[in-house]
Amino acid sequence: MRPDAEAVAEQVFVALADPSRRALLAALASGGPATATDLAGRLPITRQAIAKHLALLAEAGLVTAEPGERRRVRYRLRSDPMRVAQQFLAALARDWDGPLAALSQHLDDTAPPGAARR
Amino acid sequence: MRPDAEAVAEQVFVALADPSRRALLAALASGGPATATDLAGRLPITRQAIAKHLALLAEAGLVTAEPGERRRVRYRLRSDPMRVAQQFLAALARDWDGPLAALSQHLDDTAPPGAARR
DNA sequence: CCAGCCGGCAACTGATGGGTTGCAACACTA
DNA sequence: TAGTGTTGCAACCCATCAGTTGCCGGCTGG
Repeated sequence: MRPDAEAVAEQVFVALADPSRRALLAALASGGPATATDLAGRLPITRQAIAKHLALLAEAGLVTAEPGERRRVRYRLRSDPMRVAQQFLAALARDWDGPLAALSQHLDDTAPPGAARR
Repeated sequence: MRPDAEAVAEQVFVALADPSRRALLAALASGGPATATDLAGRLPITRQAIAKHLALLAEAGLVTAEPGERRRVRYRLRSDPMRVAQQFLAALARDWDGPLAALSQHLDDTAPPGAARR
């Protein structure tokens, strides 16, 4: 249930905008589910920084935290929000240079200077 | 020529992560090419703030600044980077829950607790 | 020629975020 | 029981960024 696909897309964009976070996701993708300490061994940042990123990613729904055996918490990738973001991107791009582009250029050509509101 | 699609995608993500920037793009999409002052009339922020956002968007290739007749600079949408970002997203998501997911779960299942090195 | 509008720097402030260190709590094991 | 390893929380720098105000230069029009 996503009443606001834009919100989901925004979180995905925010998440993917950071190189560390992308590296984190890449590590999870290539190495499978892992814990924060585990990931800290592969990335040049501390475990706490990773935990923060994981929290943000979990908030965005890109990863899920599943409690493991001992006390280790394992993080697994979730691709569902990615699809939402993809659709958002596609819809956006479609609007831009779709029929609107021609219309815009037409308006641009015919609109008198004073016609622009305000 | 994009030797690094990830860099383009990152800029797109950064650009789309900001609500003001999305509103800016939406205004451009619905109203056609416009100038910074024009856009300042439709958004609740000052012209200078808009100019900064436009500069960032231009840097990302999402808009192009074309000098108009008087001294007005018109900004037009460009959807090319969006496609790159889309492909980036698609490739990422494909890796996640592709064959790798099964492999990861397999490894996860068979690895004995003590087998974890260190 | 002067007034007005428009656009582009420049400087400043406030907030946000990435990253670090430190510490406390808990589980397992020798 | 002592020790080790792992997690979570909190406090704290530092950089960046969004947004503002102010000023100056250049067209345009009367």
